[in-house]
Parts: sequence; C-alpha cells; structure tokens
Amino acid sequence: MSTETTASPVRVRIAPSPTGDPHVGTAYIGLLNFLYATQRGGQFVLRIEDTDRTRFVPTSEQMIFDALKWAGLTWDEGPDVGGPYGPYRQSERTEIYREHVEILLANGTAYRSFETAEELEEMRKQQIAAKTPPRYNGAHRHLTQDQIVAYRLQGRPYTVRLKVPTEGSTTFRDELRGDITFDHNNVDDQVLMKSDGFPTYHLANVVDDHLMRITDVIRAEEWISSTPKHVLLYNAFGWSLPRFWHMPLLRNADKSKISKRKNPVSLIFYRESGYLPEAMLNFLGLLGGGMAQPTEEEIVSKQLNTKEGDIFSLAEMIEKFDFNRISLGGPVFDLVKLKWLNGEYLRKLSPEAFFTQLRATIFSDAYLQAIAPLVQTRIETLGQFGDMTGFFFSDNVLPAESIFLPKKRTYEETIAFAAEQLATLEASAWDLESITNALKALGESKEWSVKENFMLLRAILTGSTTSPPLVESLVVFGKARTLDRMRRFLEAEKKRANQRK
RNA sequence: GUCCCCGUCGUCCAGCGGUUAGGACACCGCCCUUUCACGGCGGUAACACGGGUUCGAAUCCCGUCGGGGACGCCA
Repeated sequence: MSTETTASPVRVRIAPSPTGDPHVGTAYIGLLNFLYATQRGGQFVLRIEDTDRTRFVPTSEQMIFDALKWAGLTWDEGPDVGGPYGPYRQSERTEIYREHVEILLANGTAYRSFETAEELEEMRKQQIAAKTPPRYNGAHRHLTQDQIVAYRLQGRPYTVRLKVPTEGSTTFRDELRGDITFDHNNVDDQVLMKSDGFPTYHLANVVDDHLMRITDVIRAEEWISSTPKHVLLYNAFGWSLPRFWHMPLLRNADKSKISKRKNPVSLIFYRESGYLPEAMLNFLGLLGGGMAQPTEEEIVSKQLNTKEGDIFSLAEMIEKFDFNRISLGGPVFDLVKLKWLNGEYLRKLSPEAFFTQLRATIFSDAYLQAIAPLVQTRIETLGQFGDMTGFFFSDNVLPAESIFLPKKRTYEETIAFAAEQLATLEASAWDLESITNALKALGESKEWSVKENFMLLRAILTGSTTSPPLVESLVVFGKARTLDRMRRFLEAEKKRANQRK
C-alpha cells in the first residue's frame, strides 16, 4: 500500500455529530486517527459536525469531549482547545459554506433544486415500488435562468445539488483496498446545501477537510459509497485529494452494523458500568487487526504468556500498530472478550489502585450521596442499606415473570409495553419531571394504569416489587445503564420465549 | 432492486505459494481449592463452494454463493 511521504505534515480528524451519547464507533475511529497522527508526528483534529438542527442534542458535545478524554484520547485542535483552522464547530462556519456553494454555482458544478421534501419523498417511494434505484431525477438540472429567477422571486425554498456528470466514472484510491470505481449513473446528485441554509455532511466535510489541511481521511467503511461525491467536489473546487482510509465497520453478533438495539454503544455506559478506559482502548485496538502478534521468539525471550499478545497499552499501539495490517472483514464487537480484558486489567491493579477505582466509579461519594436520601425515610438499620439498594450496584438484574407480570395483563402485552417504555425513556430527557411525564403520557395512551406502568418498570430496574422511589432511582442510576438494563431484560425474555416454542 | 466492499475455528486475530493451519476469548475436561473466581494443563472447533494457474494453493486469477454497507434537505 501507499508509503509515499508527503511534504505537508500529516493531519487527521474525527468529526462526530452531537446527536446523542458518544458512540463506541467514534472512539474506535478516534483511536485509529490518533494512532495514525501520533505515529507520524502529525496533528489530530476534533471537529463537531452539528449541521443537522433536527437531531441536535445540546448536551451531546460536552459528553463527546468527556468520553474521548476518558478513553485517553487527546486532540491537538478542536472547539474546546482552539487551533489555527477554526472554528471547529460546523454551525459556526455557515458563512464559509455559503461562499463555497457560490463558487460551485458559478462554475456550473452545482445547481439549485426547488422541489419540496414531500415531492422528493413521493418520487423515492415510486422508484422503490418500481424496483428502480431511488435517485433524484435531475428535473431541475437545466432550469433556465428565467425559471430560476421566477422561483426565487416567489420565495420558493431550494437546495443546492451537486451536478454529477452524466457520463463516465470516478475512481479513487482507498489506501486499504486499492482503486474503487463508481459509474456516474450510480452517483446521485447529492444535496450540498439544505433549504435551511445549512450544508449537508458531504459539502461541509470536503470544505472543512480542505480548509483544515487534512491529509488523511480515516473514517468508517460506510462512507465508501459517498466518496465519489466527495472526489467530485474536490475536483469542482480544483483541490487536491486527501488519502482515504476506510476502516471496517464494527458489527453486532449477527454481523450487521453495530447498533444500540443489539449492543451497548454509549461510551457513557461503559464508563458508568465500570469498564476501564485502558481495557476499552485495548479492545478496540484488537479489532480489525493492526497489532502484530508477538513472534515465537518474543514469547520465549520475553517469557510472555500467550494471552499477553492480546494485551497492550496505548503506548504499545503507538509503537506497533500498523495500518497496513488491518483486516477488512468487519469485526464483531464481542462484549464477552471486552469483559475478559477488563477483568485482566482490574486484576492487575494493586489492591490500593483497585479500591481507588471502585471509589471513583461504582462506589463514588457522588453516587452514594445521591442514593442515600432515597432510602433514609424507610430504613431502620444502616445494615439494611444493601438490601434496599442492591440493584444500584448489580449488573445482572433479571426479574422473574411472577415479579414483573401484572395480574391483569398477558405476557405478550406486557413485553410489548416494556418495549414502549424503553423507547419512551430513550427519547426522554433524564430528569425527574421529564421521565415522569413521559412515562405517564405513555401509560395514558396505551391505557396502562400508573401502578401497572411503574411496577413493571420497577421490576425491570430493581428485580423486585419493592424499591426506593422509582423515577428518582432511574435518575440516579443513569440513562445509559437504565436503557441497557431494559434492553437486556427484553433480550432475555425474547430468548426465553423462543425456547418455550 | 442497483452499486460498492468483504469472506480462516462460534467470536477476535496469525498465516502472504510448501505449516500436523497457530494464538486469544468462549465452551468442555482435568489439576489447584472449604466454595466461587484466579492460575496451570489438556480438548472440541475453521480455510464458503466450483473452476483455473502451479510440481504444489488458505495464500494468485475467474465465477458462484454468502455476509455487510450505501442508495435522506442524517451523519
């Protein structure tokens, strides 16, 4: 693969979107970018891609910073630390994108498109029904100047689309896979600027990568099929291309792209559940190859236990991780192996350090202080504290059917309702009032009494019919762990139901 | 459906034309042990299939099949 050195220093970036909890995939790609830059004495940039106002979550950006720092990754430039190529938040760069869209409009590589979202949706539906590839039909590619002026005078909203050539193809080099070619009739006229004036990923990404002097785009494999659009954009601006490295996608056990339905994907979850960042990083470094296994001689000379080949620090990854070793099959994110690794790290700690870890996370003063008031009014001896709060400190809480099933409900409707509760909590802000209101609204719409509603959730969360106040407990236990517990409950019941059949 | 990517034990990796196909997790057994875990020892288990190329193919080529991704005014 390419080993040529460029005159310019290596600059890479990760570009997460603040749309929810920081994702384990962001940490994975972040680690890879970090390693690549560090190994080459380059810079690692963090850019926040917050151009989708409909999915924007205000607390998310800070969580991304915190989670990446927790994992042990640091960046040289970013919204929080600044840098010479800022701003590093795309919502603060809209003027830049607007100027660049004008360039494309002027040189004829982009055009205005006046269809509404509804019209396009209708078109897509018809195409899918007709089993043809859903693609923009190019209706407004050749509007006359008069028509465009007329539409604009009417105040009709418009998007700006990339004018993909009708003939020919685009070939680009993927550093891991070699040349990849896309025929232009398989490349859609991508929207570059939405009617709200915000750019789409494709435009913002290319413009920013160029302006921020990014030399290597290291991102997930899911971007391969939009890379020709990006290449066309670089060409339209007359810019030179960065190198593209598409990393294999993390997978669920069934090989589909990793998703929160089938795996805990929130880094917050791992932090709050007591995973060590070193173990997480080590595990991510294991996925996709990259780290050479020790040779037989090394095992002998360094007296390595064979399993030590799987255990390595960030420093060792910086030293040894080799991008040309990466294997292209999407690795399954295997929680079982992560847990084993985490256990290895935990056991290696000195007793003092282990205790410190415990006190910093699962038995932190803050956590205990939040829990204490929930039991004080109902406690008789301090010794009962554990009895009343065990579920806060346990990982495996699975209620028996006799506990969770309401008297007047069937098993099926109960499981269905629990799934609704999960969806509701997932969408809810994590405070007493929001959760209470969301849960009650759900109960009303499905005609579940408050009692049935809350008792079911209580059973899932605590494994018991008695507990400290439910919603207060939820708040303290945290969103990430609550959702995980509910998903595990649902998963366990699904398995149980299948076995009964 | 169309395009693109991928294909070694259940899972994660080794293997780069000649290996009894190796290691780790998981699983099973034995040892250690008052229990459980840790630790130690051992075991089950894979080159998707079919054609080439070659003296020789897990390794190179082609096809088939299988898996995945993309096809949004999401990223």
